[in-house]
Amino acid sequence: MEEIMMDELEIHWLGGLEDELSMEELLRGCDVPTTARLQGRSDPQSGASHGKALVNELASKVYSGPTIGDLEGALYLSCRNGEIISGSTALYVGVALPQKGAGIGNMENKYTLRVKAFGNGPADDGYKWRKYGQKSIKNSPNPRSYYRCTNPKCNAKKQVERSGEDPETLVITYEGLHLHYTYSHFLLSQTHGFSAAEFHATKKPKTQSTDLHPKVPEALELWQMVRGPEVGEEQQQKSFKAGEKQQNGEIIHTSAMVKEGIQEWLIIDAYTSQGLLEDVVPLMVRKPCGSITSSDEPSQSSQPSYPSLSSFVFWPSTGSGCESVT
DNA sequence: CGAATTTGACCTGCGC
DNA sequence: GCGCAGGTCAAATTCG
Repeated sequence: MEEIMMDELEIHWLGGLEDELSMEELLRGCDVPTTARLQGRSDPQSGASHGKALVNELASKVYSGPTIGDLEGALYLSCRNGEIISGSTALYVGVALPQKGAGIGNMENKYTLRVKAFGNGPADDGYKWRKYGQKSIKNSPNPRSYYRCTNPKCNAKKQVERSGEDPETLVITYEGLHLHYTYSHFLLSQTHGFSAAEFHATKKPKTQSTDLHPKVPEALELWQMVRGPEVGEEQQQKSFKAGEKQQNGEIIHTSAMVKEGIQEWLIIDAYTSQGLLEDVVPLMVRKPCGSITSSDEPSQSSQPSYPSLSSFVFWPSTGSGCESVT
């Protein structure tokens, strides 16, 4: 699928933000400490240039690897092996992008998902949405619902309607980008008994190792949270270094990563914690065996089902499908 | 009582 | 310019 052009991406993001909101301002709306968002940067800049630098950094890091095609392929790989469906309410069906244009900047940050909903509706996608309208659509038996991200500085929207061909299939059109954390990320910290701020305060000083990807320390921490202290840091670093070598210095290369399993997943999560990859493929899609929601309507924004440790789900390279690490 | 949802009205873009 | 269809607004209503 398309490769994402970094310059186009940055321009589009900045251009799409009303009042020229900086990334920092958007992120601030999530009550997450700045240090939680900025990783691997030892010499923070200030002012507007800092915000732009941050956009540059995030865009270059996040979109240097995963494309929707990568993820789609990986998800199909995971789903088709037949292990992930049990207990799930939503099955990823497909991602459709506008045909026109190659880069994200040409497609107005808009894409459509088709999600198979089993009775209770789709899983929560990790964001909190507020419904602001519903409209009957011509030649469609089902109304279309309009949702907006509840973050006041986020202009992400989505439209949800049931497929006329298959009422069990929800057609979800996402528009715009979330430039903030998902709620599942917050719970990740909270469920470990401390706030996000405390979580990051407990971090060891980052060593700017030259032979590790800047995200590796964070991924290692996530790994340690998942696996506990029995996994030695030295062993972990060996694993990550090996992965890095495999990727020829470019760790983020999603189709391979998902197949490789937990190490790569952790790196994905390190990026998705920035709330950016999720704009391309929401949590529900990245985590097709996700939480069960109970409403017949697609949004449960008033009572979002934030699965505890929902981010800690990964797709093993072989065999047993999704696994929740709690 | 505050927040979220519902729903009719209004706005906007597009084709004729 | 007109009508249609999709998208958004906002007051009323519902919910927790």
